[in-house]
Amino acid sequence: MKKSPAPQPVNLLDVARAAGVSRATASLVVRGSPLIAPPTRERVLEAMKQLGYIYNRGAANLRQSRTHTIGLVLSNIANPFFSELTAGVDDVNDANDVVCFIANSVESPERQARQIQRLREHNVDGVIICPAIGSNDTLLEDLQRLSLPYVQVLRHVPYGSGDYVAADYASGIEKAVRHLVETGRQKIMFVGGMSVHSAAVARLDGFHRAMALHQLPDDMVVAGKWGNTYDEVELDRLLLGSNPPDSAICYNDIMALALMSHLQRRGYTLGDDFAVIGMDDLPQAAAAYPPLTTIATNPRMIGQAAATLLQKRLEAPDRPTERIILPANLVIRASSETRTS
Amino acid sequence: MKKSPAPQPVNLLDVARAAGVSRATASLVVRGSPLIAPPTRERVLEAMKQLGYIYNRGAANLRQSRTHTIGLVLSNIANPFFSELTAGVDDVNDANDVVCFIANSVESPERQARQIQRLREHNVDGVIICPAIGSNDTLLEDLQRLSLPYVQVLRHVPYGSGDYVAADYASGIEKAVRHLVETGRQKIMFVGGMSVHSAAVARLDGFHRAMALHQLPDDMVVAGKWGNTYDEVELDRLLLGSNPPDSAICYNDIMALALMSHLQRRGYTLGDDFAVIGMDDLPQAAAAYPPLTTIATNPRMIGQAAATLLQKRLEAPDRPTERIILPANLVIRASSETRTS
DNA sequence: GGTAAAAATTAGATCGATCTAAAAGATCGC
DNA sequence: GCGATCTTTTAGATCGATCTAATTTTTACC
Repeated sequence: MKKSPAPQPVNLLDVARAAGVSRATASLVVRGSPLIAPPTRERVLEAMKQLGYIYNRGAANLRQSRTHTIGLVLSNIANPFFSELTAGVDDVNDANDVVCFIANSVESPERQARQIQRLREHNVDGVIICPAIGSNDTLLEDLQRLSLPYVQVLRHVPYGSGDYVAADYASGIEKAVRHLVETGRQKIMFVGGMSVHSAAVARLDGFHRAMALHQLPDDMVVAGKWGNTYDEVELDRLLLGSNPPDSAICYNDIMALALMSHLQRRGYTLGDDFAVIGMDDLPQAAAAYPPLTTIATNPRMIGQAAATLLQKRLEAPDRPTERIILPANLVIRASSETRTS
Repeated sequence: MKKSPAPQPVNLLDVARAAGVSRATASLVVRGSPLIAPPTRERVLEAMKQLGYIYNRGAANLRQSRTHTIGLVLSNIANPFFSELTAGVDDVNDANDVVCFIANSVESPERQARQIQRLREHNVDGVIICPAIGSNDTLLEDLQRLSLPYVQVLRHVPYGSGDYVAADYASGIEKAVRHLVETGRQKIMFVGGMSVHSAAVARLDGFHRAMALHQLPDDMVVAGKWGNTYDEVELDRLLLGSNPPDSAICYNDIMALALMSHLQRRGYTLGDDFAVIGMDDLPQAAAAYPPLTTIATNPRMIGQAAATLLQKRLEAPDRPTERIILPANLVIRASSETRTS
């Protein structure tokens, strides 16, 4: 079999010539313009098929203001929470004929800045971004300087403005506290206290407010690290103290599962001796033993909302900024079953 | 504050004029060519900074054969295994100044074909693809037709050829069987038997071969579904049968964790009454209770290898195809501890 | 049949870079 | 001082589409 020679690509002009029309007409056909008479359209489409034409969107982008391309900059792709979110973004993009660049800042503002610059050079229409820990206003300044429309997800930079989508962490935690109180728990601790970014602060604040609401002491907080581990020494100190906790609300499901494992190693019977509540409702929460009660933050829905919001922003750059806070509902499972059950 | 007028973008010609050189010279400077005399380079760089020039890679792509863009088409982004893989791809891309489109086929060959077409239109240099269940040779034909270099990861289409990266499932399972035998298990079942794609077949084959090697019966196979659930009825039938299994090797960690939960509900003490081994070594395997013994398939490394291989292919399109099979090692944890411990 | 209005098509400029091939400038030996 | 060589810079064509403004064709109506 002979190798085909230089397979030089077919362009619109070739198609136009084959169909006996002008380049402009062929262009209108590929874009599905209603201006073209049906018979002509047919002829052009036929020529396209014959020649194996492939639309060169890159060339089109040079003339148009939109590229049908967005960037998704996440602080840690490897986190399952973010993969659900990514899937949500992809759902909306697929429906809108948009493709999505993905970039992983790994919680490094420098890498994040580099990625944004790169995305800008590739002419993305806008970005969805979960700011890396340590991001500050220079992030938004960079975006402004690059005139890059953006939607922040989950976290926002301090004092930042602009479109934003997140879950209602505080009210989710309030529901969790109420549930614990209703099932007879009084000594509730929070595992994974941090103030590294807005989402962490929101959770901790939510905990303090909810505890105050129920007039319970809110001083049992175990520090978290990296969003997936907590201070084990501090936890053990509380567990072995004179007034140990009888339940815990965790920063996220990852920590909650680690905590469950920790407690089980120490002989606790979960749901009975001790109630554990996580956050996010990752698939693994339902599959754990015992199944984990958790505050569902709906990452997929957040992704969908962010992608939709970004498209709205692109269509109407001057619309007022929008901050979407999606409800966070409590999913009750065995890890927090009432003691009397 | 007055809104700035039409912020019309600065292009290379503007930069060139400001620096008192030609467009061609400015172009050589942005590309870091050594042809330019240092003082001239300085002048141009200074002008770029002054004017806030942003390189338009999209325009450059029109003339060049490479766009520094690749596509990553996954069968299910939401799967944590794939997010690790994505992170690995991103590591290599970040180092190579390449950006990556992500697309989720959700195991639908149709959606997959659509996504590939879209990526092609955006002129990606190549794709890394984990073929959706049901993909056949038409996938490779499509890629060929679009003259799109590709690397398959984890799975390959039947009879397919071309670059490929995966883990050594069979030898991983062999190690798992040997470990179980050495710790006194004889009645080993496989949970998650499927033949929907090459990776599933490879695991099942590996199980049968390993069992034959140890002259053990290999007839206990529980069917899997979707890569994350198994046939619970069939499992219970085996557990309650006359010759119940004493251990299980699972298709992946997700199923293994579900199985652990299942067995714990039924009163088994894991690691003692029953040994469970998973596959992949997701972070959650180590965090489970008891910690899960698993066959580490190193998704991040697979992603890195695939991205590296794709770059090699792009640099030398005629190099012989390569099939990289990364080792899969057994990570022993408490879920398969010896009975006598 | 003639003309106005509507529909369909098109020529040519344009987006912002790269590439080729050649020109201009600097350096050197003798 | 002069050609040869090396270094540095550049003009102009080009990639493959879209866009504007105009032209051509068709339809409608009296």
